[in-house]
Amino acid sequence: RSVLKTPLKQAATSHSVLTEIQPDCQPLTTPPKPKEILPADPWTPTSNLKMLISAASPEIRSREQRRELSNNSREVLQAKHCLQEHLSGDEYEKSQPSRKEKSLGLLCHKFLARYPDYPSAAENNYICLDEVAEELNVERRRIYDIVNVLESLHMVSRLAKNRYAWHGRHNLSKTLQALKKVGEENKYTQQIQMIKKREYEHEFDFDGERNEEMARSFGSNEHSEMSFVELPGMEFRAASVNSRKDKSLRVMSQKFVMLFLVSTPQIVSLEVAAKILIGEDQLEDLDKSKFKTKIRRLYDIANVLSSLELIKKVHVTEERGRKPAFKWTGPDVLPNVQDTKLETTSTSCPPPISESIPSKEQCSKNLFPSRGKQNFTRHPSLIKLVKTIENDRRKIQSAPTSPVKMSASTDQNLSALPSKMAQVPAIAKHQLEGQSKKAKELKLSRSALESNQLSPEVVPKPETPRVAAPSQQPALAQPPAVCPPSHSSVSPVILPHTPAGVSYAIYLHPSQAHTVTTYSPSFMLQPVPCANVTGIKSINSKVLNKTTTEEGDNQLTTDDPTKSLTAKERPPIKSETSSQRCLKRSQALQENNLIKKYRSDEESLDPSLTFFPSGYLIPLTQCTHGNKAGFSNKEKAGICSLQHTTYSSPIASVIPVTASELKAVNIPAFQITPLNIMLSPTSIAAAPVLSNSCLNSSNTSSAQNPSSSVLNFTLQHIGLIPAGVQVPANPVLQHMPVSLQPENVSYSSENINLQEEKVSKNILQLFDRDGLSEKYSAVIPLQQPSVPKELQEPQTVTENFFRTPGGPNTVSSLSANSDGTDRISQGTLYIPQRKLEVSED
DNA sequence: TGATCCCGCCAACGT
DNA sequence: ACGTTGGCGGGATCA
Repeated sequence: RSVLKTPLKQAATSHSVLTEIQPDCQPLTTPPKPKEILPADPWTPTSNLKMLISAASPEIRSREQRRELSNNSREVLQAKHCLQEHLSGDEYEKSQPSRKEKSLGLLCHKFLARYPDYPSAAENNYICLDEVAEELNVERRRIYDIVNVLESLHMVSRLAKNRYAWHGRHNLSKTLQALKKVGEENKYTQQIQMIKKREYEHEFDFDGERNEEMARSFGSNEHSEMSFVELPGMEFRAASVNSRKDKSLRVMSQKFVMLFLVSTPQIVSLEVAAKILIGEDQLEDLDKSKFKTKIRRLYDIANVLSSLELIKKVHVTEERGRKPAFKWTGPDVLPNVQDTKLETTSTSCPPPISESIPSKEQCSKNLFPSRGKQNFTRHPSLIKLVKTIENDRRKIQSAPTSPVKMSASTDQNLSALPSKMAQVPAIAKHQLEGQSKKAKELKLSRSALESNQLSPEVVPKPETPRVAAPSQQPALAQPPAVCPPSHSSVSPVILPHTPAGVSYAIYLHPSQAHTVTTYSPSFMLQPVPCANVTGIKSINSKVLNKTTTEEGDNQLTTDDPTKSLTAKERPPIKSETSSQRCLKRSQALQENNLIKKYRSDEESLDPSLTFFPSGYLIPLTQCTHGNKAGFSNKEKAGICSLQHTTYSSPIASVIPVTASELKAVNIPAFQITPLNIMLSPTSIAAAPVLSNSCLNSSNTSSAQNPSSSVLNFTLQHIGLIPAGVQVPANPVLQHMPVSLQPENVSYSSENINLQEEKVSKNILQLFDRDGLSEKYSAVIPLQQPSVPKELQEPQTVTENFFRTPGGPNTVSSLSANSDGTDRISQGTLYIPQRKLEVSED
């Protein structure tokens, strides 16, 4: 898989050559910066100013204000800072915009300033990339960076080429819930711990030992499969969809967010994040260059997330020294809940009025979000299906394409909206099950392994609030079922003593709490007072930094000596050293290559590292409930649906499938909800866990409406579903005018069924996107009978259960429970144990 | 210096 | 064949 990425490029040589070749540019060195803007930039003279101004522009402000009211006001402040700096600064950069000015963070702020956090349904916010790029005066490439991250949060969705729809934060809470869930399922918590542990042990060197350990620790099997899965997936994907899209920034962004959501302190260091991400997707090769690249990407993502104020940069001081890290400052993720209300609340204020409606839109839009595909698809049959679906989807998407550019900068493009005709807004999801077994097994194994790590103590406590087990517990909870068994055995292995680690002495194993302690017993968390926004941070930082820093220091003081000592003392600082080495190596291109190869070999041997498939997770949508379940997991199919509430409908109907079919492909359930959210196929695949509890798949609802027949017909016609299959219809399908109420937001309940393995889910959107949203909302029927999810469980599910011993059910349920409580106190408790210092920049 | 991360080549994808 | 996306990593800046 490694190959997947630009294979060609890999050749270092090629790179260098290329660069050199470049015409104008100077040789290797980066193109002359100086020249750039000035000359090139039409706006140049004032470009900077313009930028700033734009940020400050009234229009923008007004928009911003909205947000600000709710949450932030920082942007402005930041902008001001920027200005000030400029002013104060000599000529400033205006002549040349300083790097900061060009920072992704700042750019992102500008970008965000253009759109309301909670767009109303009415105003459709279309985003035309070209336009935006032009207005912001940046290359399109940069816009992609922003959009990709936003997409990972479902704040935007791609409509067509060059066109995206802005959803703002409507879906954010759900997305976060889903991400959290997936993160839990993936056991990120444990992974984090492991990594930390390792670090202590031997830092960076990537010698075989470590790898081995990791592999083992992680559970070899799992990884292997994962990796396997991906590859194939990739392959097809490539054909069908773009492999890479799903792959990286988007996925990375989601994973990164997951790390925050599952971490107790909610502080994640780049290093750890990079390692986990690397490990996941691919094996981990410690290859330094790879690591470095990952870090670069993480900075990109972090800048955007910071602009969104979801995270903020801090420094964690450990024994080893300070490490750059980010602290989650976004809304707390609630458990899974279905409550719609929560959603809104969480972030900031609920938007005024109309908002409810929008949600729907978004939902629908979201549905498709991904192009991603499913990660895993393996079966040919599945693949085909997927492709077909994708194609359809594309067509659909593409159709609307006509990008209308709205010139106006801020404007909202309302005018632009094309009216559409309503269509049948039906969205169908398919969930296919691949073979989940593997995943499950893997997971199990994994879990076992992990469990080991966990301290025994911890284990027992199931879901107890994290509080009890501070740090990393969350994860623990989940696996209750799973954990117990294995951990004992493994643990020894994992445990601590590492040779390298010796110096470090103490550490515990990762298991939760201890873990914390472990490393650095001395961490202290400092709440950071100020929040900087990322992008700008630099700016602010100047001012603020000192302060903060000092504070940090002071606090640390106590610790400091220690840590400093420790760091220094340790002669053998592996981490650093190793890292350096790595760098050097990297420099030597050849070497790298060799290494990579080497690694790859190793990897191949042990594919295991990867836990999950990396899939882009889904959109959840507003719709609600879906959250948890669906998205997540690959394996699991979690279906969790959510239920929720209000409108949930029994939508989930099951498609009757013959057993054989199921086996072959799991298509457990077919759900159609207008609102549904869909999971991207990808998403599904991703989740490893098996939770089934949620699954509901199937079945159920049997009642079919007339509409159902239509639907079925349609689907079949389209080819989405096999002829024989029928999908129950929801009332929803029928267009019923409904008044939307805010709460309605969560309309449909969706049930999401995920099937294990990933399956691909396919969703169709029948209506046209552009127009839909509005209509959509109108259409949606309120009443849908709610069906308890639990009730519905398809046969398929059952099978799954079997497969997975670990018990999906438990997991999900647990997680849910845990979630609720978690966050609150954890931090507090936690603090003492670990000493972390967090300082802002 | 190390941390941060801009810049833009160029591959993969789409049309 | 060309346009859009976006992986990737050199090496400039910042701190």
